[in-house]
Amino acid sequence: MPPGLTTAQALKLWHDVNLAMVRDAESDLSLRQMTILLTVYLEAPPHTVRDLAAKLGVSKPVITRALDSMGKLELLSRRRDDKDRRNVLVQRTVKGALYLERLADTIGNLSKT
Amino acid sequence: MPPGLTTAQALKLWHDVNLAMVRDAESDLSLRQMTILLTVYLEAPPHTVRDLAAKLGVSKPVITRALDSMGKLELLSRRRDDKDRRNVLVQRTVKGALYLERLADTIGNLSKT
DNA sequence: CAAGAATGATACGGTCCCGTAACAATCATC
DNA sequence: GATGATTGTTACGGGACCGTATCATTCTTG
Repeated sequence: MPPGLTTAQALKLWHDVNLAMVRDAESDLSLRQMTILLTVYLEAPPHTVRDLAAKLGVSKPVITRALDSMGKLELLSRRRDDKDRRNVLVQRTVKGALYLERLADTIGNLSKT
Repeated sequence: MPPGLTTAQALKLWHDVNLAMVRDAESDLSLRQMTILLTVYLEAPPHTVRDLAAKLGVSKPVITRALDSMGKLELLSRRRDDKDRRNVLVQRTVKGALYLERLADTIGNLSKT
């Protein structure tokens, strides 16, 4: 529960982290993709396409396509739900966890300056 | 100079702000565009295409195109440099300042939770 | 003033994401 | 078991961004 950042601190932090991501040229995730990834890793499972679409306020094809592209990158994986085979369960991966760990380090370090 | 955020705090903050931007469906700036905008508003002028390209580690056409699209949105404006008419000076606008002010509020508020 | 360097813009072909509308598979209900 | 609802996926046309190469304009240097 940190104290709220001041306006100047908030913008500087946002700038610094964004700049680090641009220069890395490896975090080529779109805003929506990044949000999906973080939601899956931070909130409790299960995560279905429908739930994610509702949470983000976007259409289902947006989620499907994001899962396609992030699945290729192995940042997330899909599995059919055996209880209800209409559902798809979105699951975490080792690569995804490492990716977010690295992101957290970047944010954490830059928030100190 | 706030204390560095913990890993969990950093990711939660990043998630919350990203989620707010996705749901707003108005912050449709790419990562590079956002970084350019913040650089122009946070760092001291003058800002030329060449300087911005070097700072972000991208090619000049990337900057030119970003200035085109953000110029249409009136988040930034361009002016020729009278001292050296090869240069283009990137300048702030009222709309851009309001946009970032709103962004800072979002970040600041979410960093409190 | 002529030749070269520097700056920003443009052209081209390609890739990715978008929104909408249809679709196949699975479940629920009667 | 047939009908309708639900879930996720695919199809299609369109728009935005990318990287590279090339260009016009302006300055610098001999």
